[in-house]
Amino acid sequence: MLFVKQELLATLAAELDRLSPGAGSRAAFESPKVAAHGDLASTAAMQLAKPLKQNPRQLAQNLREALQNSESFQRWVEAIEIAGPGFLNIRLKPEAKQQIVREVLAQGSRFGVQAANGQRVLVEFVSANPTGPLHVGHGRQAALGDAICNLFQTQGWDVYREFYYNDAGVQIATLAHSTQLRAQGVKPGDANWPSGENAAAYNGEYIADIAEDFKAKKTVKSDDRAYTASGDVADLDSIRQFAVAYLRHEQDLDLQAFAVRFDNYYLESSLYTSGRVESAVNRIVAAGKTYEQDGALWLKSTDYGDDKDRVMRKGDGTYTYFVPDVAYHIAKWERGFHKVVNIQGTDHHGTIARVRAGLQAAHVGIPEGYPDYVLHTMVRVMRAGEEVKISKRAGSYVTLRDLIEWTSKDAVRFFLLSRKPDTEYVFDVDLAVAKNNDNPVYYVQYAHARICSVLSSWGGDVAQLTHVELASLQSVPALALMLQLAKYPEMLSAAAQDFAPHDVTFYLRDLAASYHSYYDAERILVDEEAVKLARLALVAATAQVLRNGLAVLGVSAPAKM
RNA sequence: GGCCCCGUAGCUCAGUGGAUAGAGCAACAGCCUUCUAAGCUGUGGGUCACACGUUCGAAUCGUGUCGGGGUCACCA
Repeated sequence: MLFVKQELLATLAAELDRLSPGAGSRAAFESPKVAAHGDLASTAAMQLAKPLKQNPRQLAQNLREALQNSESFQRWVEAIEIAGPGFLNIRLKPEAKQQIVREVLAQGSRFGVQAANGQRVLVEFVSANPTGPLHVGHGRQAALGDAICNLFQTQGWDVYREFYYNDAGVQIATLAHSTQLRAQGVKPGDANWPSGENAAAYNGEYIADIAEDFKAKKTVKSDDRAYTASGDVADLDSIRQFAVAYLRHEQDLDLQAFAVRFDNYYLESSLYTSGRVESAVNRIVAAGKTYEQDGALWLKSTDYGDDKDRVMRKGDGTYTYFVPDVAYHIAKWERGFHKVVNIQGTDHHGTIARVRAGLQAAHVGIPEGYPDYVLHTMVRVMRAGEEVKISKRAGSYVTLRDLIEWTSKDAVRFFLLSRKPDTEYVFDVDLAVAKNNDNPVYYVQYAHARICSVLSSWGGDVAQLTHVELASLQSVPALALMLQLAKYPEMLSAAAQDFAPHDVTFYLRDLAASYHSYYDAERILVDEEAVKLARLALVAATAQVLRNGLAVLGVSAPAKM
C-alpha cells in the first residue's frame, strides 16, 4: 500500500498546486483515529481556505471532484467523503490494502528499510567509567543507544557505536586505592577503611575479586586492552592498570549478556596525552571567549545562550569536566562525524549548554546545536512488591547483569524501551517473568510464535506466498491487520527522526493485538486452497514485520514458546 | 533563586496543530471437540493541573501560576 499511498499523494499534490501554486509541496495524508473517518484523510481544504478566501467545505467539494476524476483515485479509492469543517476522508478499496502483503513478502527483512544515504552518524552511549559493573541506568542507556543505532541503520545511515571513558582521574585513583586495601586484607568496616560522608572507597565485593586476581598475577583482556598484574601489593600503578582492565572486561561481559557491541572505546586520558585538551583551550582563549577571575579561567558561555559563564580551569590548574568533553567533540567532528548523538542521563543536562558553547567558541566550523542529546531518567527496580536497592556484587546498586539473570535479555531490553526516555521507569521483575497478557514482551513474541506454528502446520514454502491471489482478504480484522502493516515504514522513520525507540514497542504491541484479533476471528488453514494461501500470505507478512521491529529493539522473535 | 524535564482514566503510560483524547492493568460479563487460551470479545471509567493568549481548529504552540523531579566550577 505504500506505493499506492505515494501515487495518491502525488495526485493530491498536483491538484493542490493547481488550486494554489506551491501548495502541493505541503500535501500530506493523516491516518484518522476513527475507522468511520476512512483510511486516509486530508486537511488541505481547511488550510487553503484562508489564503484562497474560499469556503473550506466548498473547496473540499471541488477538490473531491478533481481527485475522483484522477486515474490513481479511480483505481485505488472506494469513496471520498467530506466531513466536519472540511475534512476529506478517503476510503481505500480492499485491493489497495492487499498490496501491502506483497510488498512485505517481497522485501522481507528489508521492508521498512531505506537505501544507504551515504552519511555517517556516531552514537555515544553507556560511557561508564571502569569503576564497577554496569548498573540498571547503564542498561537503559545501552538499550536506548543500541536501538537508536538500529533505527538509524534502517534509515540508511552508516552507524558508528562509541563508548567513552576515563581511565585516569580521581575515581580511578579511588578504585586503585580500594583494591590495594583489599589486597592488603583491609575490608569495608575495618578501622582503616575509608568511611563516612566523603568516603573515597568502593565497597562492593567485586573489589575483593580484583585484589585476589591481582595477587595471583593474572592477565585480563577486555575489548580494548589487556594487562598482566605484577602481583606487587605496593605497586599502585600496576594495581590501577589491572583494576581498569579487569572492570572493562566485566563491563564487556555485561554488554555481551545484553547483546550490545561497540565499534570503538575512546579514552578521556588520550585527549590530554594527544594535546587535544590544550589545543581546544588555546583556540577558545585565542578567540577571546575567556577571562581570568578568582584564580580560575572562565568561558564566556553566556555569549552562546548559557545562563552563566563557566569555569574551564580551576585554581589548581586542572580542567573542569566539560573541557575535555569539548576537546572530545572537536575530535568527533574532525574524525568526520558531522552527525553525533549522545545518550546520557538527565543529570548531565547541565553540561549540554557548556559543551555546545565551548564548541562554538573554539571556532572550528561546528554548527550550533551540535551534538544531539538524548537524556534519560533513572530506573528503579521492584521485586516481590519491594524496591531492590542493592546487590551483593556491586554493593550499592542493582546491576544490569542481576536484572538479566532474574529475567531475560529480551525482557530487559523491551521493558527499558517501553517508555519515553524522559519518563522515570520502574522495572517490575515479577512482571518481566510473567507468562501472560500483562507482560508485553511475551505478548508480542507470542504473536510471532503463533504464526510460526500455523506456517509449520501448513508445511509449505513461505517464498511461494509472495505472488498468491489476495482478493479474498476482505474481512474487517484482515483489513485492519493490513492497514497496521502498512504503517510500519512511516512509524520507523518517525521513530528514527525523534530518537524514539518506544514508538517501535508501542507499534509492535498494536500489531500483535491486530494479529491476535485476526487469528481469533478467522481460521487460516481452511479447505479452500486460494483462501488458505491468501491468509497464509497475510500472516507470513505479519510475522516478517514483527521480526523486523523486534530486531530494531534487539529482542528475539522465537518460533516456539 | 537560575536552567531542564514532567503533570492525561482508579494505577502504569502513549498521543507528528485536527474530528467523539487512546492502550495495558485493575473491575464486571462472556468465548477453548478446530491452526499455541502466553489468546479473543464486550461494558463501565476523563474539568488532558489551572488561567490567559495564538488560529478555521490546542492535550499538543506561547506567556504566567500551582504541584512533582533533576541539576547548578573545585565528582565524572
